[in-house]
Amino acid sequence: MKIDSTKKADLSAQIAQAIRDAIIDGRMIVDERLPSEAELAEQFAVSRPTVREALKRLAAQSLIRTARGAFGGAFVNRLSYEEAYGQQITTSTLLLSMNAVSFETACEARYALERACTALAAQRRTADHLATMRAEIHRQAQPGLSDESFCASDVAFHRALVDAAGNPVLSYQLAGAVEAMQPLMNMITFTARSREEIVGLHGRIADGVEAHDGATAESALHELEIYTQHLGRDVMAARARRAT
Amino acid sequence: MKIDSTKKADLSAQIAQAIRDAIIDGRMIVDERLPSEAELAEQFAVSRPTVREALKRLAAQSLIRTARGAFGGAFVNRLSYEEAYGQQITTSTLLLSMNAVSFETACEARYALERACTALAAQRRTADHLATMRAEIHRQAQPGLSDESFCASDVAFHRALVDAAGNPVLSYQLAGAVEAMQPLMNMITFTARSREEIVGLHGRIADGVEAHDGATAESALHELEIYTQHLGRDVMAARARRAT
DNA sequence: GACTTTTAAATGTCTGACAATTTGAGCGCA
DNA sequence: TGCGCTCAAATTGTCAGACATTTAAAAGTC
Repeated sequence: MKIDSTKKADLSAQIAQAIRDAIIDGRMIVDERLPSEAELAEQFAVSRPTVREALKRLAAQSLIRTARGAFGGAFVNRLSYEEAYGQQITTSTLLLSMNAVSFETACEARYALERACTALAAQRRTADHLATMRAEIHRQAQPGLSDESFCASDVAFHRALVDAAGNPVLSYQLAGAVEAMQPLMNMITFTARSREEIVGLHGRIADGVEAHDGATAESALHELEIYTQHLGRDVMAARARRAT
Repeated sequence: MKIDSTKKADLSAQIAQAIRDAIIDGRMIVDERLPSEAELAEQFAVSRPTVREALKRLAAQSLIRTARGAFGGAFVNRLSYEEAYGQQITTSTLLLSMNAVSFETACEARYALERACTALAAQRRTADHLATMRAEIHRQAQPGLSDESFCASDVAFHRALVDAAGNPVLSYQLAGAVEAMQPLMNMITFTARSREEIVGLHGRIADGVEAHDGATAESALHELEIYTQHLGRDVMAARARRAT
């Protein structure tokens, strides 16, 4: 791992990459302790602050964790699903907000991915998942709910649907797509009429999942996508009118 | 942004979080220049190395970029799809390798997500995408191809399929799932017989996409999933036998 | 033997300095 | 005027050394 050629990148970036490579291709295993900062500094022939910058880069990606005190130090971190969710959400949110991704594109991606889970969810759902979905539907039907709360409940509903597929890798992938959409969804003002429509479709999805009937759930989800796209277009049109 | 309470986290982590928050909720916009390290140090009442550690954390997430020299400094970075791909792949790869995700689970997730794109791909594919898919199929049929090269070509084929859907957000989400699977796929030794089978199914997928026939493509993809799962089970069984 | 104190190792932070790099302004020269 | 050269200023990158803080093991005490 001592490899550190005379390329034209920052030393701290090179060192971070060297350690990252060692972790990714298995030369360092989970919970293994890295040499102390002083030792790393000597190995790479750089100063301690430079090593520290490299370690902070890795810590930002949750590749390592550090502990103070005797027998502390930097350890290879087991990347948990929670940490992976978090990074996925941050990255997805920024990607959408910084690249002027249209509501249409983001919405299409989200529902396409979600449709991928629906059949599995109908097949494997537990009573718990179903109960969560029903509870969120009930919350969404409450009058006087703010738009933000309605959206948050929407996310929770879809999250439960995804989790019902019982595949943590799928849940991880979907978390980013669904949560990153929320800021875009929050731009929509939900009328009583549109809420009613959405709650109805949610109910049909839950019915399909409850009956282990993937086709019904998928078709309701597809209707929901069409309706959401419709709402999105209305918002964009209204915004365009206001701009003139 | 000067908020910096006396919580029990590292100063550099707190500062990184404060700046990250400012970027995420739009108080800092793309290409905006951050104050210099010296100014940030003064604002947050910490030393320059501490500020630098915070900035390196953000740089590791591609949230900022830095330039040396007069009128250099740290700038809010437009997160490109390429950078997002890269982070997604790194995270997904680590998640799979560190959490003992079974071949079955990863495979199911990958094909479920890919199935989400197939209908769109069949609808929107361009001649370019189709040509890429055909070229990879041709490469895969070459005798004497190493297992690694075969897998790489497999990834390229599926990547083209995903890109054919014409939705960059979908491509971004799928990149991680497909590429992270590669190390697991590389464990499989492909016999001439199994390659023939896979190439045949790839051909059927390409046929479906070419004919704008989503149903055909989806059904071929589904067969490919079943066959891949079958190969995976064989490898695991052989490995278990060897272990006894 | 159980509790307390010490000690050593490690990360976290600060200060101050110098090196490298980039841009713009000033200057000279034709 | 217009072109090119040099130089200064600003900023990040790196280094060295020091001190503070935290933690757990080792040593000491009752």
